[in-house]
Amino acid sequence: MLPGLGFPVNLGRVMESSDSNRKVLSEIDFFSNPTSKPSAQEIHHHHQDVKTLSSNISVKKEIPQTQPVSRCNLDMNNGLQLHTGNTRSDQSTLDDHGVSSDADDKRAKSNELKQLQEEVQRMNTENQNLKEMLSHMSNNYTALQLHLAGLIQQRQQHNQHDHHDLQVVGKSEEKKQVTARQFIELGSGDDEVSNSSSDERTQSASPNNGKSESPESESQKAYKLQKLNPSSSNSIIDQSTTTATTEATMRKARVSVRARSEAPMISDGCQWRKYGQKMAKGNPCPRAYYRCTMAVGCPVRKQVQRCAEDKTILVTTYEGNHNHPLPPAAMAMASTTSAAAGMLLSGSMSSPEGLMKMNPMLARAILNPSCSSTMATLSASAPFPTVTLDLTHNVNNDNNINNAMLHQFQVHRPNTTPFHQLAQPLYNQSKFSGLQLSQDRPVHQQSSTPADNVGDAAKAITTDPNFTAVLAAAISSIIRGNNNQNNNSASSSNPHILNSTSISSFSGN
DNA sequence: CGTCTTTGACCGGCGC
DNA sequence: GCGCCGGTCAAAGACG
Repeated sequence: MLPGLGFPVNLGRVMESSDSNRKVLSEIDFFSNPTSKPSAQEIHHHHQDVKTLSSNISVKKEIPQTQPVSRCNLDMNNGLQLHTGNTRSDQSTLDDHGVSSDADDKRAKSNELKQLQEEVQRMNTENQNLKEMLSHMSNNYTALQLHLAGLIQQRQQHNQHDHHDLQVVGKSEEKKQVTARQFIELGSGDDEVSNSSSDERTQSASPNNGKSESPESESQKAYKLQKLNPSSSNSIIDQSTTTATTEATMRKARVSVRARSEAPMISDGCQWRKYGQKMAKGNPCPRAYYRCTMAVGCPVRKQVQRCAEDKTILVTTYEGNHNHPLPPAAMAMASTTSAAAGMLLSGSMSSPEGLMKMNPMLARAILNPSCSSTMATLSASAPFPTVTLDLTHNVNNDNNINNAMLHQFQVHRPNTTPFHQLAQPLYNQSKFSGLQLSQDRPVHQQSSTPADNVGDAAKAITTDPNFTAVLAAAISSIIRGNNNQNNNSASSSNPHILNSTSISSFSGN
């Protein structure tokens, strides 16, 4: 049973060992401590066990040169101590009988040596496998814990609003239908963090996913079917009920990037097709609508519009999850939003202890008042959760990464959106991306074009460990805002700002 | 000829 | 119910 997850984890490869020597491996219990997940230290000890074992193995001959040289083999060569029973037995045979043919002796020892070598090799391989497995499981552990936290919060929220839901059954039914449609539209996102849930959703909502002539038209048909005959889609609705609100928000969650650019559109590593343009109220500049064309039916959209106040600023807003592999250039923002989402979910734990359990490093960053109090801006102005990256500040002032491109990291949160609902959509939309990386130049040494700045910013964001601190600070601010919402909702002169601090010291590499 | 852009029409949500 | 607004659709045109 994986601690904190509530379900068993198959460790078959470890436990299946039947060999006596491999018993050492099977005795290693990564999860003996129910309150902690397997640590690198434990696997290191495991490795040490194998090394110790190998050093205790007796050998009198050199390992043949043709033998693949592994670390374990080298260790074995260095440990020339006669400890094993078999060898001792051979020795006594020599003593007893005095004369024994050299050939037999050599053959016996050669066989023994081979066996031992194989054994050590096998254990070394198994050790490697275990390490890989541990790494994999650690990743899964983190992802699942994040997912679980979201579900728990969601459940709590659901319980709290049960009575309210009963009063608005009619309306919620409509929303469920919309949610089911959203499931279909979202398609089969390759969400590495929440594979299980997204797969489940995909399967339940769209069993023929990918086989239609056009996924989008298929989703529209499904939606129309639901409208005509709501009962026909009950199964879909029932299965999606627990995540209904979350999914609805997920569709709306966005990441917005502000950058100075003369070009009509920033290069972000994806292919886009314009499908509309509108004049938006309050802005003389038209808003252009694009959809991702890197894969058929990819639901990702983006809006591009110049800022009304400063027309040199291009505001690009992304929405949705890519349903296809992303090019490396586009992975940058995926990582960024994934980090943000993960920490937002961590924030959903809302207590320092919970946060520390979820991710100690980020928790420390979040709980560190020296950074959290100066980096986050929290706004409730957006109608849906929006993470805004403001890359418009002058890059020439100094070499500091934060001054170069990430002067502000804002998290907009609608008043009415429960925190876990904010977290989940961002978490799920972490796949979409993104900004193109400029891989070949140091971020902090150039005076680049605004469009380049965006790519560089993405790179800096994803490579700079301090970015986690910035995100953590923002989330920390949200948490506090969430906790104190009743107290300070009117504290700002700006009616939209709940709890505003500014990012002033994001120390880059 | 295929792909992409343009642009008016259409639709749904929301506030009054 | 009506109008406004944001978002999307799809026919027509442009382009390579």
